[in-house]
This record gives sequence, C-alpha cells and structure tokens, in this order.
Amino acid sequence: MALLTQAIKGTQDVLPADSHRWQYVEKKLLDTASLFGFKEMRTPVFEHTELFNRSVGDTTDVVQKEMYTFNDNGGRSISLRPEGTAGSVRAFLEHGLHNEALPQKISYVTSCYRYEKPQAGRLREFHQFGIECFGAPLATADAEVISVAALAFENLGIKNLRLEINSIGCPTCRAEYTKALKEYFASKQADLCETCRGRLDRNPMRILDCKSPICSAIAEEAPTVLDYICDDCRHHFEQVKAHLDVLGIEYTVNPKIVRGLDYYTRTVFEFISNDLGAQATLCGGGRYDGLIEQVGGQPTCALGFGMGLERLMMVMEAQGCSFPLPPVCDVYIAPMGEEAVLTASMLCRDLRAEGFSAQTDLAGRGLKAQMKFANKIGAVYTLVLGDEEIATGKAKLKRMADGEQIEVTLQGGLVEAVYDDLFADAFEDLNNAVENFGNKGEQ
RNA sequence: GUGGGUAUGGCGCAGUUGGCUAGCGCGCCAGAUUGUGGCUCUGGAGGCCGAGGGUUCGAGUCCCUUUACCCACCCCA
Repeated sequence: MALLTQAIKGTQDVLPADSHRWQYVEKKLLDTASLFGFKEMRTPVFEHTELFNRSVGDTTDVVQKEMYTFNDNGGRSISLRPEGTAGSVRAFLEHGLHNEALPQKISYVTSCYRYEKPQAGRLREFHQFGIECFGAPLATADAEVISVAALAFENLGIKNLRLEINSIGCPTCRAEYTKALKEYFASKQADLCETCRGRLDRNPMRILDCKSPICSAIAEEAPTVLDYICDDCRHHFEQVKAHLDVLGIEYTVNPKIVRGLDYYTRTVFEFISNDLGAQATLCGGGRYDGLIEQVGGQPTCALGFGMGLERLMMVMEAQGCSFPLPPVCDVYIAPMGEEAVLTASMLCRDLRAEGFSAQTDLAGRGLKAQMKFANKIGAVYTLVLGDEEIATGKAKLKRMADGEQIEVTLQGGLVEAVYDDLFADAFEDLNNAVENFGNKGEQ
C-alpha cells in the first residue's frame, strides 16, 4: 500500500460507522466524573519538553526514548504529551487554580503519544480519560477518585474487573523500604534474571512485578512495603480501605503494585480486566503529593488516574456492551421530478428548523433506490414527493418500522405529523417504562 | 530492541505438488416490481494477488530483499 494512503504506524481512524461509540463513551465518562464535581479541562497536545522531563523524570531513559520530541521553528524543544497529568499540573499552576476553592477537581479526555511498538491495546496515538484532584489530603479523596472509576465502569456496563490497591508510603518510609528490598535481593542476586540484576540498583521495586518464574518466586518472600510504611501512611491507607468498604467497592491489596516514578506517594491502584491480552490494565492511578512541588509550585497534594479508552472499548466489545446509536435521520424525502426536488429541499429545511434530522436525494436516483437508501441509513420516516403530491399539497408519510402510512399536508403539516407521531411513540415508551418499573426489582 | 504470524477487489476469505481468462461470501450499483425499503432472483462495476528483484516456456503459488500490519517479549509515565 502506498505511503500516501496509509495511516502512520500505531494510529487508527475512527470511521463514521464507529464515531458514535466514542461519543457515547466519552460523554458517559465525563458525565460520571461531573457527578463528583469534576470539571473538564482542555490543554494543548504539546508542551515544553522540559515539563515532561520535570514531571515524568529525565532519569528514566525509556521515558526519553518513547516521547515524540522535536524542535519547532523557533528552536524550542517541544514534546507531544505522553500522558495527561503533566499538562493538567502545568495549567493548574499557570492559571493559579490553587487560589480557587480547593480541592480543584478536573477531568479530561485527550489523545496521548508514545513511541512504542504497537500491539493489542497499545497504540502510538491513544486516548485517555483522566481526572485529577488537587489540594485534597484526606483518604476520602483517594476513595472518591477510585469510586469515580468504579462508577464509570459500572455506568458503561463493564464487568469482570478487579481493583488492586497498595500504598507505597511517603518518600521517607519508602527510602527505608527500598533499602531493605535491596538488601534482600542482593542476597539472591545470583538467581535473579539478567534484567532484574540490572534493576537491583536502579529500581529494586520493579523486581516485584517481574514475570520470570524465578524472580517472582524470589519476590514472594521479599519484604512487603506495608511492613515498612510509617504510622501516618499506614493510617491513611487504613482510612482508604475503610472508605472503600463502606462504599461497597471490592478490592484486593496487592503489595506488588508499584510505580516507577518518585513523585508517587501513598495510594496506588489499578483496575485490571480479565478480558484483554497482555495489556490488561484499564485504569491506573494514585496519589502524587510530590509532583506539583517538583514542577515548581507550592507543595500541594494531588491524586488522580488515567484510563485508556482503546482498551476500555476493547473490553466493552468483548463483553458485548451496547453502544446506543443515535437516530441519524428522522425523515427522508424522496422527490421525483424537478419541482419536487426543490420542494423537498424546503421541507427538509423546515424539519431541521424544528430540530428533526432530515435528508433528501443528492444522487439523482430512482424511487426504489431512494427507498433502499432510506432503509440503509435508518430513516424513521420517508416521504415520497411527486407531481400529484405537489399538486394536491397532500402526501403520505411512511413509518419505516411497520410500513404505516400517515396522511399529511405539506405546508407545516409534515412537521406537525412528525412531531405528533414521534411524541406518541415517546409517550408509549415512557408508559411501558413506568409499567415495567415495578417488576424490575424481581428480575 | 528480540521473537512468531499475516499480506489476494471496500470488508472477510479460498486458491491444492508452479498451468488463471484469479474465484467465493458480504457490501456497492442496476434490473425483475416503469410511485415505495427489508426477502428472493438476475446482471454489473471494482484486483498490476503489499513492494522490488530472481528462477522458469509460464509465478498468487518457488528463492532473495524490503515494507506494512497483527500477536507476544522488553518496557509501561
């Protein structure tokens, strides 16, 4: 396939047939967050590279290798955002949102970019829903952030997820833990796999989630973070669990959930799906009380999560979740003859002015072909317009679902008829819903 | 970065030890019903068989090179 007609590796198009899925999912997610008071914020796709270096850290070589970084024509080093948090923090500081009522709760749906080798659930351009909560120290906030994700999954009908939580303490207690971990793994150094031997100095916590059977066996016996965290951190973690218990959110404590970055503190959590391939984490988040200071602000506690939309939709697909299809065409008008074409245009205009979606022939096709087209696009009604209808000013509106014909007058009567009939349907649906409501609990 | 798999009309696929005028299903267009969709039947359009090179009388099929996609490892902010 020619380069010209091929999308860039690791990117995807959302085709007209699928766009409603994205619209539906994005709206559900943002709406769910807004129930908790999170308001959407939009930030640029690119930022100064320095921002990401500062937040994500320039020590992690992978991080550097996987960012889309370039110099713009003014000689600035620019990077496409690899995740949503850094931009949010930057905007929070730049616009002095710390002076507004705290906590500030923000949500976003954005595209992110990472130069990685694509595989199932991993693209170079991918989309994230995320929330951030700034200035909330209490464990209540941790639980609230987790419950936003839990409710979002519930609202989308996603099942078969497990929530794993952990606390990685504050910088002080984590230092002690890291030390203990190093000592432990150093004693087993000879048995560790090659990569883990490399991790020993750099990032011993990472050995905990190594997949090699030998390393994971060794990791089984390793000291647990939870044995090393200080009293404050322990109390905080207990409070988070107490909240989750009260909220009825199920979780398991997994002491092996860790984060590679220093700014993370205390709570970390992941929602993991059983219906995905190797990339099974649907949502990852936690508390990062150190980040804002690291980017240059006053010390401000913060927490949040990011959720991969492609993965989310893969799970929904696998579980047969529904993606409601909005009506795309209330009325299709099939004109026959030159005058009818003009009249059809006018009638469409009138319908649209009333908020109904209306379409007419743009291809000069015969009546039968037009009926087929109307059927294909899912038109709720069709109206055939020929010499006779124009002459008498009367026509028949055909309800496609059952073939029922409704007599209408063209001047204004068409709009009224569509109104009346659609509302009749709506009332019927409403009545059914009310009748069924009583039975629902027993099902 | 490492390994495995796959590339054939818009989509999903078949193509047997090289003999093709490259098929099938869905979709698309049209007709049967000349003013009414879904079902059925009939016809039509649409492919340099991922790209480049080689072997051969002859390559979708064999060899080499290359590119892209998929899956997994690595990694995962």
